[in-house]
Amino acid sequence: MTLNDIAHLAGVSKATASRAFSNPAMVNEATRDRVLEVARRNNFRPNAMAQAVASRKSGLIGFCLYNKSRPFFGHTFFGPVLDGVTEQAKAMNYHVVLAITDQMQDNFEERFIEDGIEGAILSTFAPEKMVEVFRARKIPVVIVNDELPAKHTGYIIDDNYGGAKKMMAHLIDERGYQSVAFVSNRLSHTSNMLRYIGYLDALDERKLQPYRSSQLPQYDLVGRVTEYNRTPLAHFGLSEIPRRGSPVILRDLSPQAAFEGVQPLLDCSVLPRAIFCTADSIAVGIIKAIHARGLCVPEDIAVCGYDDIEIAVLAEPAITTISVNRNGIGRTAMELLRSYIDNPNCPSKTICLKNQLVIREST
Amino acid sequence: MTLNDIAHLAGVSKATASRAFSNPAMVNEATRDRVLEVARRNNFRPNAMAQAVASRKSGLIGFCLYNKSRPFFGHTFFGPVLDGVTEQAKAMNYHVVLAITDQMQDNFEERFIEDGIEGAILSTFAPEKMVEVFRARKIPVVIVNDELPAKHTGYIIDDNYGGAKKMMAHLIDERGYQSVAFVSNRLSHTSNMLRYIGYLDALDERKLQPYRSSQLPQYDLVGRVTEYNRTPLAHFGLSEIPRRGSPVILRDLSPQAAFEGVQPLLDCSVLPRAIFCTADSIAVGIIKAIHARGLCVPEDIAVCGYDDIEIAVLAEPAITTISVNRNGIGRTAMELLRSYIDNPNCPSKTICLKNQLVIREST
DNA sequence: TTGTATGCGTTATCAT
DNA sequence: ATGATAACGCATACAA
Repeated sequence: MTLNDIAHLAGVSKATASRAFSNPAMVNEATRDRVLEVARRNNFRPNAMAQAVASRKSGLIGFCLYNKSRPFFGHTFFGPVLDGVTEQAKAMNYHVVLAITDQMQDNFEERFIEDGIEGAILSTFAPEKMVEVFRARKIPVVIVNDELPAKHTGYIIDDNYGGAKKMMAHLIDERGYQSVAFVSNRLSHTSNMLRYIGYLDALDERKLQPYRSSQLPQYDLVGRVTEYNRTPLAHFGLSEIPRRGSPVILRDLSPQAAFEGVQPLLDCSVLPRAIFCTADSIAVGIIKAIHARGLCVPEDIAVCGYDDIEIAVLAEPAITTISVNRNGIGRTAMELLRSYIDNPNCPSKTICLKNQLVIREST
Repeated sequence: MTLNDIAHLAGVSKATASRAFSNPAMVNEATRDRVLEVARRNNFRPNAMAQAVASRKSGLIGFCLYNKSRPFFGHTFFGPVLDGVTEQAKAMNYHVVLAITDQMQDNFEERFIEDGIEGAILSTFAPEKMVEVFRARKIPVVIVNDELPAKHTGYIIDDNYGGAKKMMAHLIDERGYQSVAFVSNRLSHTSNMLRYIGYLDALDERKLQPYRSSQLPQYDLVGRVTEYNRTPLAHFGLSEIPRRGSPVILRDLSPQAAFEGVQPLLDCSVLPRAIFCTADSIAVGIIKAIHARGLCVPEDIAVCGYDDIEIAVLAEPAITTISVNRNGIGRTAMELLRSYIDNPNCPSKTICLKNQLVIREST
């Protein structure tokens, strides 16, 4: 069953039949109804591939995920983002095709990725070079959770800086915790970097010092970070990641890494009154470590997380955190991508999504 | 840059240029290298859409998710399954396009879904009618986490029955708990149904009775279930869901629902020694409920979960559970789908994936 | 409003 | 092994 068959059966030309589907307004109502009825009876639906090649529009967008290992879309962040993208894409009559890679190479040179899709959403850690590959093919790109210097490109990012400040305001102003330590995985991640700056600025605004201990390695772990994205820093008039206080830098954001990594901090003679963690999973590990020493959360040490993933509300005590609108990030990414598809020469634009402080028991 | 341009630049015909890409063996090595080199220099890549329409192979498979609401791919089960599908698809040179729906209607009548894709993977709860829609278009279908009577269709399912029996063996034989209660959300879900049967069979094999209390509604909640899939039951010589003991049926599988739903059970004068939950999230809620009554897990009442999602290991106490190979389910689904794409007339086949008992602290 | 003719970028058939 | 040419199924500029 092709358009030709339908046209014959309806007694019209192929062109009219085509219009009945893709441009209904252009065809007489009676004729159109006849065509559509014939199509319905014959269970016909236009071949999307042929439409794509003829109209040079595939109706496809690509969601490209860079991650060293699983989980990919099973990730607590990317899964919900994908949901948002998919929902919004559906509303816009687009379909989402997936691509994942475990290596930082340009191995997206696959079918559909470089020529089929009308636009691409790249996740965190997408190498800048990759953006260029897409741009060279005039494929609009929106980047989630990061901000690069590339032109004509969209960026969707959580308001990490504002979220961190909101949390600090809660810790200091509402709870009265004056000494707040900072624990994170690599500060080279844009998100962590911005949360760290928010943490520092909130302290500065209150004339407080970041928690610091001479028993902790001071610049080592931060200093090891040599390669990172300077674009977001520029918004704060910075060209380097600040090095202040004694931030604890973990090898990854697993609860295990946090449990182990926080031990030196808990060994210090002067403990902080609160610990700001850049992830809920880190908070979980740290709470376990605190409990293991017979201390209480939040009575002895308060702990807060970030992201508001499922475990935050299930943990005991339930974790105070910043709720990141992951679904909204996905939806907005798709919306922005659409605007670049319709108007490829728009200047670069960064959309910063608001988040929400969720106060629970751990602070 | 089209194939034509490359052909001209390389001084060969369009046909030869085409073969250089899609059937390299058919063309002289020197010629081929010349074409490929020209293509490389010009940054050319064949247009996948045109290939698709000409070859009638899109290289696309669809992953269709039925769920009443979010999360869709952000779900703890479907996210990892999608990862498996995507990884395997990548290895087979296929791309995955997504579709979600929040209504149980045939609204997959969208572009690419009904004509573009070479095969479809349908998630749990796919109405049987839907399978017919795909089959009418000769699109092979594999169903994840369920088993229908449709022909020429693949089914991938966790060994729910075996997993439940394994867990019961641990509870009864290793731990000596003779009285085990059963808590689940709707038994009409194939997975829960099979876990319930495994629970009952394990007891029968040991001449034990399922936990029962006259203070609990006996058949109501189970009896309310009138519509469910009888195909999996047939493997056990059953035509109905058994009605034995006093299973507690929750409105959903959230920890909140479990916390509230388990109260009548905890109010009973004779408590069970252990509680078999068909989901980790249920176990979380039940553990909270038990703690709230000043009882200890597992000393007073042991609790086990199922699925082995992230919270299982983070909960306190860490939850004994059955680890379901979600990634493997995805990979296997894609593999099986591929076999149906290559050979559409294969008879229906069900692949039951092994799971693993993970003993932690809650039992 | 409708039809004609051509094009979209490939693959496939059949020669040579 | 290569080339000419016809599909593939649809969109669209132009003419009527």
